[in-house]
Amino acid sequence: MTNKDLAELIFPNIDKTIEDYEKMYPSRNGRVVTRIAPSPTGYMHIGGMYQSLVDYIIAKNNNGIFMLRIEDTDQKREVEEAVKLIHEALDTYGLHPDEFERDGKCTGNYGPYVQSERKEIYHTFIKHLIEIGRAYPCFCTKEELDELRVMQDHKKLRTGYYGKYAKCRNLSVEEMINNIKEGKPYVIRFKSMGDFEHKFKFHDEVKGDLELSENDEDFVIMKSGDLLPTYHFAHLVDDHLMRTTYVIRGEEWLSSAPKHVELFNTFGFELPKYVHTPLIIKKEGNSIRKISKRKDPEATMSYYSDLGYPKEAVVESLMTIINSNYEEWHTQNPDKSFEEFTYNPTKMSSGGAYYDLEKLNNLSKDIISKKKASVVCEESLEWAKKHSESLKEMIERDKDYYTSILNIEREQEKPRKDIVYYSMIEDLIWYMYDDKFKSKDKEYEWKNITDIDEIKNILNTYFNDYYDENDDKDTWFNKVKELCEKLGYASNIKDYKKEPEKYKGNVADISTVIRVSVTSKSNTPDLYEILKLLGTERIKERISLIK
RNA sequence: GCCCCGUUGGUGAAGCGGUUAACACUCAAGAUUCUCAAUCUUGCAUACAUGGGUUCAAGUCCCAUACGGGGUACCA
Repeated sequence: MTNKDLAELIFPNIDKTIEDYEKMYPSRNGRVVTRIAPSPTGYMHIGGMYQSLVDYIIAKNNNGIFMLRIEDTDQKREVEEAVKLIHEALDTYGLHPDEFERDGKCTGNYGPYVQSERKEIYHTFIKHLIEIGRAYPCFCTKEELDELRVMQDHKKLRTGYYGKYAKCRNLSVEEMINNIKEGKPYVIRFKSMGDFEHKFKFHDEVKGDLELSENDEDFVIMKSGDLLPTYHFAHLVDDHLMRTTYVIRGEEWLSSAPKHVELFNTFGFELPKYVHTPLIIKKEGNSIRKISKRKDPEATMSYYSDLGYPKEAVVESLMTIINSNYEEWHTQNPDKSFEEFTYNPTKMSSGGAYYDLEKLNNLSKDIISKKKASVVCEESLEWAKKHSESLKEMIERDKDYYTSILNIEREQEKPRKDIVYYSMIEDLIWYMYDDKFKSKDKEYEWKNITDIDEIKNILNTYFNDYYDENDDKDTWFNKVKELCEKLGYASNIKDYKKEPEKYKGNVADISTVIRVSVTSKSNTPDLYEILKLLGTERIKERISLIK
């Protein structure tokens, strides 16, 4: 009885060899290849998006290939729609993979790109490992393993299946074969030759040169039941065969890197470059923690589309935590796309990446303010079609009017920045719509002047004797000043501050009365523009509503 | 428990042996032909976790301690 017999017993139907696969998936001649490898467990997570962005940008920087591989080896956690959601998320943010599999069809020659479809490939590699005596079936039950862990814990030892604790590694081939024939359930473990006391140099693109202990654990490479490989083994086979050159993954993987190194070395495969990215963290009170899907709504990508953030804002905010010098680069190169930015892994923050919604909001405001009104119109309409019937109706009623409202204080060197995301537009401009202005349960936000007779006096005098919708802005404001003088208000704030007792108030008070009377709000964009858009007729109607 | 990684002002962060320790935000004061969450100007900080080393010189290198994070699965 030899290892070969054992391998044959476990994998009787595997007749391909590793060489067959090497030929099937030839070298890509030095071309840079990155890959995003999400597990289909639900909505796309912000960490996944961040990861994808790094993959994407490394590929773009090097004229390389960006792949999407679905890691569905944990079928217990799988969620039906998740694969579709992953594609959608990548699509909406413009991160189109060069190679992927969708609805059973592969784009690219290195597929399948779904792990559950690669079983035969994994089995070929495992079979080889068994043949050369570097993998073996383990019959330990869950209870036995728990016991082992408790014992190790108790003795303050390193927990795990290694060295003398890896008892199945010492079973004879005969015993293994008998156990299998008896139908005992088993997993396949890798037989490690590493020495934990021995350190080796490991280069991580983010953290630099590290010294890690060699792996000595006989970790599981194939699960019982579904016979799928664990992550560690799938990583070896897939990233080797797909000729991945950069493995970009979260920092939580750093501690298992020694396992991967031993695996690659055992097969004599070239190690890819590793980019262990910092985790996205969040502050909660005094504690810092990983951002979590369950606790933090902003951890899920749908949060951003629901509120209506422009997609560039989301990408920008992620880019700023990917490389701290991104913002500076972007202000210097405002017209360039993020794809042109040269990513530098050593510039990633070494602790956690702090994801800040306030930062996103600032970026978003800025980005929206720089868009043309017509673009904001179209994008907000697109959002409204999915999320807000009432905004959709407002826009479609009269697109030109809506666009003109958005255009107030926009086409100027420093445009007004008040829209953070599209869902807030309605709250910002509702008063420009007569039906909403009349029906809204609104409060007039009068400030210094609250006496209703005085208010009416100001408004009547102004709109009857001074206001002319054809005036240009300077003339318009000069007339407001004239009104002030006529009614005993200071037309100049400095004069007022010098001798406040001489006046009833000043030009700011008068402007506020006009503003509140037609919008009900004390704080709005440029008053001249608003009056002009409303037009004399509608203004008069609105004034008549004041009681 | 054990193994990794990290710790610079209120916040995010530059700096990688010699700097007045950048920059941005927050905050405060002021400014503006009207309001403002917009814009501009000025200002604010008992910031290099602690203790030891190495060095002419240390956020910057080394060692300990504390604190934080990650890992320690037939999860990825």
